[in-house]
Order: sequence, then C-alpha cells, then structure tokens
Amino acid sequence: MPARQRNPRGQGERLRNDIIGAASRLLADPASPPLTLRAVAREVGVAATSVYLHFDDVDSLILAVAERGFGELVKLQDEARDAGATACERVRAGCIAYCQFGITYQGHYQVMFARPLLSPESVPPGQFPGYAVFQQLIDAVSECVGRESGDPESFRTAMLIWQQLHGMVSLRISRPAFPWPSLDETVPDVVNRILASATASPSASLPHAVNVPSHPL
Amino acid sequence: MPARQRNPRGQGERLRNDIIGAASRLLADPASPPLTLRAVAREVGVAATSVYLHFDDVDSLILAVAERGFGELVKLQDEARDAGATACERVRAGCIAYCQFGITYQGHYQVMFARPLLSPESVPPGQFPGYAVFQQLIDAVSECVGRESGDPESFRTAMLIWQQLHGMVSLRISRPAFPWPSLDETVPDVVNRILASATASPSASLPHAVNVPSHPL
DNA sequence: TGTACATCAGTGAACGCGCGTTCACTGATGTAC
DNA sequence: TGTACATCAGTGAACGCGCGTTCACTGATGTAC
Repeated sequence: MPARQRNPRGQGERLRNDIIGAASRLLADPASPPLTLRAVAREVGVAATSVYLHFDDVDSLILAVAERGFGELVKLQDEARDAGATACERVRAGCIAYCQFGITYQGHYQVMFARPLLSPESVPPGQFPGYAVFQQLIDAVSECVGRESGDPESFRTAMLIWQQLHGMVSLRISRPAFPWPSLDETVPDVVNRILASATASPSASLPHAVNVPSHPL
Repeated sequence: MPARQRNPRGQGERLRNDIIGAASRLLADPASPPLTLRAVAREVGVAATSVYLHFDDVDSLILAVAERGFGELVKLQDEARDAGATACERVRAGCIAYCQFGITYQGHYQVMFARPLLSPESVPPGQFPGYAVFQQLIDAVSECVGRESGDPESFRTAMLIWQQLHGMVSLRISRPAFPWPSLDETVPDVVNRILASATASPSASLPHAVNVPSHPL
C-alpha cells in the first residue's frame, strides 16, 4: 500500500490520468489476465470505489487506454514520416513505425486492434477508434502511387498494406517461436511489393493466373 | 439441468469429446467471456468436478479445442485445393478456404491464432500448433512459383501470404464496421499480387524504391 | 451358480478467494455573509 | 474578522456471486474364484 496523497482541490482529474496509466501498465503484457477494476485501483494505490469517480466500468477504461495508444501511434508515425524524402519513403517509414509500435507495446497493440473495443452500434461510421491511423496511410499511399486521395485504388492498396502490417505484428505476438525475419528488413520489402502491384498494370505477369477479378471497389 | 445419462462402461472417453464440444460452442463467439471450467461443465450437463477427469485445467482444454480446429482447417483446405487444376489455383483455393474458416469460426480462429496457446518453452520448434497448415502453404507456393519446397524464397512468400490472410481475417473480426470488400474477390487478388512479386525479378518496377534490402532468409 | 471384490464413470458438499457494486461516510479546502 | 456551509477528493465496510479446487462418496457394471 503505497502512501498516495490526495490531489489538491481542483486537480481531481489527475487521478483519471493515473488510473489510465495504471491500466496501461497492467495491459502492457500481451498475456496479461483480464483487466479488473480492483487490480487497477491496487496499482494506483487507491480504494476500489475511487475508479468509479472517473469511469463507469472497465470497458470505458480500456477504451481510454486504447485512445491514448492511438494518439501515441499517430505521433510516432508522424515523426517517422518526417524523415522520409519522398512520398514512398514516407509510406515505408510510417509502416515501420507502425510495426515497431506494435512489437514494443504488444499488449496495447492488442487492446487497440485485436478486439471490437465497442459495441458495434456505438461506432460512428468512418470514425471508429484508430481511423486517423488508416487515413494517414491512405494519404501517404495516394501520394506515393500518384493518385488522388479519394481514389479507390489508393484505398485498396492502403487496406492491403494495413492487413499485411497487422498480420505481421499480431502473428509475431501470438507465435513468438516462429523464425520471423527482422522487421527492418521485411516491412520495406513487403510494402514495396504491394505498392508495385498497385502501380504495375493489373493482372500483368501473374504466374498461371486464372479467375482474377477486377478491382471494383 | 439436462438429463444427461452416464456413459456405459469403457466409453468414458466420450465425455472428453463432449467437453471439447461444449467448450468449442462457448468459444464460438469471438466476444465470448474467458472460458470457465464451471461454464463448460454446465454446458455439458455434468458436475464441475467431472471436467478434471479429462483435463488438468482450462488451458489444456482450450488447447484441445484449438487442435480440433487445426484438424478441421487442414481438412477444409485439402478439400478446397483438390478442386484446383493448377498449382497456383490450389494456392488460391487453400487461401480462400483459410479465410472462410476464419470468418465462419471467428472465436475458434482467435483461439487458434490470436494467443500464444502454450508456454513458450513447451513448444517443440517447427511443431507449434498449426504448423501443418503453414507447411501446406509452403508446399503449394513452391509448386506455383516453380521452386523447391525448401527454397527460402518459397518460405518467404508463404510467410507473406500467411501474414496477409491473418491480417484480413483478424481485422474483419475486430473491425466489423469497416467497409471490407468480399473475401472471394480480395483473396485471389492479393495472393496473386504477392505471388507475382515473388516471380518477378526482385526490386523491379518499384515506385521510387530506396533502401530495399535483399532477401537473405 | 453364487458372491465378494475391483473398477469405472462420475457426483455433491464445502472451502476460501477476488470480483463488481452499493452505501454512507470523512476530512480538508474553499466561499458567502 | 469569524463562522456556517458547500464542495471536492476520495474512503471503508459490506453484500452476494461465480470461480477453481479438495475430498470423500455413490452406484452401476464387470471379474475372480
């Protein structure tokens, strides 16, 4: 029981941040047990009931942790992209940052991307948590492949890249014994492969390709 | 409390199957709460202690559910591949079957692929659960791209495809509100893109490519 | 053929634990008059 | 300047619940002799 002293008057919101921080610490390990209000209160050094002063239940607390994670991810990607000279370099830099975030903060990555997070009806379309992360990818891809930002092919290529990155990160988390190659080597390679297939003439040089539908999205 | 009658002598192993089946039912929903021995026993219609007759704890029960899932997935992929005329068609057919399995059995897919499943030290290298699924993919890819089964490029391409498929399935589970295109259209397309990049001369036609490492795996 | 015993397939009560949630309460600090 | 009151930032005891796990037990069925 750490001697935690109560916040001064008017600073009651500080506890809210402390609670999010404690929950974030408890969720850092991807194998962590289900989050508990009492465990969070213990970690903060506060009575169990005090969590109710700022959160209705454990789900809204987890959502707050996820939102903090999305903010951090956007920031890290922005910083990484700033170092890129060309549009395509910026795409790759952002993708590397995404994967590094996921591998560094495995538990948080799972909270952000491996559960629905919210009841489906409460999600405004196009505003689900983390949409900003995807929109940034679309914009960077558009610039790299030389299309407008609203172009369906840009959306589709960004979607394929996102799926690839998510697969890379989440399989590395769930299959740590697999002989994965390094991210620094794999990410630019596979992103280039997907970008190349987007700029190449469609259906060209496919090995024995049959039944390849066009891309009507 | 359903009237369950005890198995006849010598048929005690039937309960084991019933328990796995009940656990499988409870795990079908990807948003299902953590599995509980008592909940399983209730679902089977048996005393809580009876679960101990066949499983040490909930983790080994979950492992049994996962193993049953891997068996089913291998079977479905085999059947799908049988309909393919060429090697590359068989790759695509297996990939579609993989994704359909994941979308149809979302909870089971998560049990199989979204957690470490076992303590790391207990996994024999190259024999982790579901390795057969991946080996089949390597073999099919090798045949499609015309390389030997042990070729590092076949391994790498299969890995990229696996990552892509896993990303597709798990993001569709965790982000159901996203405007995903249909699997039947997307899977053959993206698999072809990755296969094409494997057969094409490396680093050719990359848009503004820089810092592309070679593939030393 | 009878009978004692072993085995099999479970059961049922009981335990201590951590959990979410409620409710009334505390004690320091500011504010109105 | 004093004092009554309001507000703020929490606390602490208590509840009922489901859980994992233990332990001795049951009752039907087969087997040895």
